[in-house]
Amino acid sequence: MRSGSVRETSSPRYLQIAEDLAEQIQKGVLPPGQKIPSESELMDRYKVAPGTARKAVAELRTTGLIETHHGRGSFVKSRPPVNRKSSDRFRRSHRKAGKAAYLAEAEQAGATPSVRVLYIGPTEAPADIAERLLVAPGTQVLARRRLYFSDGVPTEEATSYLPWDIAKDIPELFAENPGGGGIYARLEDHGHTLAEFTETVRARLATKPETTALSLSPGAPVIHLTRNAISDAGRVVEVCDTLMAADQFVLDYRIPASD
Amino acid sequence: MRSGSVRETSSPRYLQIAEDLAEQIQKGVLPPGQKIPSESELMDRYKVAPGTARKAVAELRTTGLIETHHGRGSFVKSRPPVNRKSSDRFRRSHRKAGKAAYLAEAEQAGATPSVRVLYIGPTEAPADIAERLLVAPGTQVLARRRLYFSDGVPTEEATSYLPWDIAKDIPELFAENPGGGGIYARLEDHGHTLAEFTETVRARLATKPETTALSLSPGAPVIHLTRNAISDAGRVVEVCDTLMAADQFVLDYRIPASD
DNA sequence: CAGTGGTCTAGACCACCTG
DNA sequence: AGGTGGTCTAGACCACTGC
Repeated sequence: MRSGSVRETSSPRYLQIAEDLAEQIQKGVLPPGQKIPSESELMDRYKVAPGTARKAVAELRTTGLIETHHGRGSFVKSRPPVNRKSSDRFRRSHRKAGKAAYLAEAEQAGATPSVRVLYIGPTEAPADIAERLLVAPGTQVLARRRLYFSDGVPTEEATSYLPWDIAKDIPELFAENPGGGGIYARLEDHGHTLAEFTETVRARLATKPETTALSLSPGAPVIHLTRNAISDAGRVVEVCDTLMAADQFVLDYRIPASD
Repeated sequence: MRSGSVRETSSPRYLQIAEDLAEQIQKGVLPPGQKIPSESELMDRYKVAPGTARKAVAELRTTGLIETHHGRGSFVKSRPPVNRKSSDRFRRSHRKAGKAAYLAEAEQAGATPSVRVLYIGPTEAPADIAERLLVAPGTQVLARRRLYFSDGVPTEEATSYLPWDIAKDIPELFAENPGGGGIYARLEDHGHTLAEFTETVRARLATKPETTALSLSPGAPVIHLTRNAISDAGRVVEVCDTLMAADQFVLDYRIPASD
């Protein structure tokens, strides 16, 4: 029937509705946790057919503004605190002060951080990690896999890989808590002075297992960060593979303009 | 009507259809670039209503297996070449050699790069940009908005913002092509020697307008990068806001471990 | 049980692309 | 002009949730 709608604006009706609701969320009219109008209510209010109301809600869902529960309704998502990962979190002065990077950063975001160690022990290096560590694929390395929480919700899964010949001499690396300054401080204690780090950043959608590990909604984006720690001898002494819920992190980098 | 369908499997019909097609793509029955059956053909083949066929296609699209072009059809995606953004693309020596960063990087990825200028001219600074430029929101600044293509497909939209008092004296900044070494070289020509850059990286799902601008499928992830260029006088002389298709970029950074 | 979202039907018209 | 996807209507029934 296409109705008698005047069609002043060229934008699709379902997007107009979505935008209208998004505005109410932005302005706080619909605060976090609040239930948004049901689909039938939207049909009445905007005088549209069921399918149109549904598409409006679906749009808000992919935008990440709401989450939907079958049989209950759709609810405004609460903004998670943003964790910043600044590039100077690896400054030696921080390590000497005994700071653990993730603790400081999470607290700065106003969240209560916690960690759970998932595994510490020998592993066969996956192909991409082996390549970075300059060892043959399948070589035994030390893996340290941790899950980080912010206010109790999992936000980040990180796995550190270290060459076995380096790790075997540093008993702290096998402990759940490697001590003040983290594993980088322990590496430096044992003569592996760090010269620089390289980080590789990718973003993509979470896989099925990743959505469960980080308790994400399907289709949620993640940031995949891989870091090499390089000693002054030029050796890659650690590779850290990190998966983050994209909506909870901002990465900051400083780049000198010098030649 | 719900028809006399037997409903042996509990999975929704539209997902069964999507999975069926996905399997054909995986097996190579539908090779990259191949047009998948039209929606009306799917209706006939699977005996479903239009809406159901549509949802099946939509599912494949969010999975990233196909891309859809209005009026033409849906096509199996081919894996795009990856563009790396390395942190030393801003080295002064590169500027002096007259290299444009995006050209060099795209070519390295084995792709043919191109640019389209969308707008160059005065703009009122958006709030977040104004904050970075240390000017009042709504202040007039120079905006340079470009769309970058890799092998003809849009991959990146970038907008540079420059304070008007700086830009007004540099006529090249108002030209589509600012000359060898880009706008950073022109800034240095005019006494604004660059000391460092800071980059902020976020990842999220594309909004509807962004999906059309970069011709992405809805639900596709994007990398949002904001860069401040800081002169040796300590002033932010440019802010560049970049939106990238996440599946086409890898960001590399070097971080010194020094104190 | 009533209310909610999830799936599906069977049409209609519009907007875009290609020949 | 004919085919394609994009939007929309107006219903139906199913599945999950909470009272």
